[in-house]
Amino acid sequence: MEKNTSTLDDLDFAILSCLQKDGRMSFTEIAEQLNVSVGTARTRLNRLIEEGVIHIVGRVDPDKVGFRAYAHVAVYVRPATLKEHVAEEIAKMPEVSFLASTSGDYDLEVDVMCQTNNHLVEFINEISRIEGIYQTKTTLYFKVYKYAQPDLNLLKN
Amino acid sequence: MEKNTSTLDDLDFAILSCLQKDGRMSFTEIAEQLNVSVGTARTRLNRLIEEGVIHIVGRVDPDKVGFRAYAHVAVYVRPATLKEHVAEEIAKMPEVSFLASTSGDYDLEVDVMCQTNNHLVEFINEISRIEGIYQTKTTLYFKVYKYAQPDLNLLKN
DNA sequence: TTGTAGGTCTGCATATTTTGCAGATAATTG
DNA sequence: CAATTATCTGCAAAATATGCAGACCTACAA
Repeated sequence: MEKNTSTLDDLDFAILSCLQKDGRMSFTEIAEQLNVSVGTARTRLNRLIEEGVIHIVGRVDPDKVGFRAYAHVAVYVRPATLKEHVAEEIAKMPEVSFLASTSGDYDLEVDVMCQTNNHLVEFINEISRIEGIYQTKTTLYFKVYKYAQPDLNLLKN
Repeated sequence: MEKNTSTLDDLDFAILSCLQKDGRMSFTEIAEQLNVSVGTARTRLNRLIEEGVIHIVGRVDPDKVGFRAYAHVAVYVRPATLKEHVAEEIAKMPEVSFLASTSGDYDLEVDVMCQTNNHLVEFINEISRIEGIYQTKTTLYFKVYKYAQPDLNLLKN
C-alpha cells in the first residue's frame, strides 16, 4: 500500500503556514521558529512538496507586468456531453488562469488574464469557436480587494 | 522622483518565469540558466520582490489539507454606496480567498474555501448579516481543471 | 517482557549557496 | 567629453543545505 496523502500533524501545518507567508524561508529559519532540527524541517517540507500538499511559486502581480483586463467568463455548453472536451480545449489557452465546472446556470467558469480589452475580445472570439460552446457571458473584474491563501487556522478545530 | 515600477526588461521576465516554475530556485541556478552572475540575479530578483512585481508563496492544495467546499458567491449590494464598506467587511473573513468588484449583474464576487458544506452555509449566513448586502447567490465549484499563473509569454509582442 | 522492523529525529562534517563589498563597465546627463 | 549614476562582476566570508550514521521511539509478535 502507498500512502500518498498521509495525515498532516501540527508540525506539518506549522511548516505550511511559514511557507504561506514566505515561500523562500530557509530550512534553518523554519527549524528555528518551530524548534526542531534543520533535518526535520527539511524532511517534512520536502515530503509536503513531494506529495503535492504545497507548491511554491512566484506569484506575479498581473497589473504590474501588463495584464490590464482580468475577466470572468461563464461558459454554457450544449450538448452537455461535450463539457469535458470543452474544458480540455479551454485549459490549453495561456490566458486562462482558472477553469472549473460549476453547479450554477452555466457549466464552466473561466478566469482570464489579458493585456487589453482588445485582447480579451479576441480571446472570447477564439473560444467561441470551440465545438460545444453554446454561449458565453463575460464579466470584468474592476478591482481586486483580496487574493489570499486558504487560512489554515480554520482547520484547527 | 521615485520609480516604484520601473520597466521590466527581458532579464526580469526571464527571472519571473523561473520563479513561476519554482519559487525556491536558488540565485545560483537562476544565474546559470540565464548566463549572468549570481550577484545580478540576486539584485534583480530582490528588486522584483521589493517592488511587488512578484511574491513568492507556498500555495497549499485546498483539497489535500481539508477544504472540501470551494464556492463562488455573487453579492448584490443595496444601496450601491455601501459597496466599499461591504467589501471591507467581507475581506476580513478568513474563508475568503478572492474578492473583487465586477461589471456584472452583481456587485461583488467572493470566492470562498470552506471545510464542509455546513461551514459554507454558516459563512453565507454570516456575511448576509453585513449591512448593505441585499442578496447573495452561491455556486459550487465542482472540479478545478486549471489554476495557473499568468503566462508571461503573452507579453512578448 | 523481549526482540525486531520501520519510521522519524538529531547532530555533525562537507558541499553549496548567499551575502557584502570593491572595482570594472555601461549608460546618462550636462 | 567629462562627470555622475546605475548596473554588473568576481571574490572572500558567513550562512545554509545536504548526506549520512546513530539515537530514539512505536508497533507488533513471540
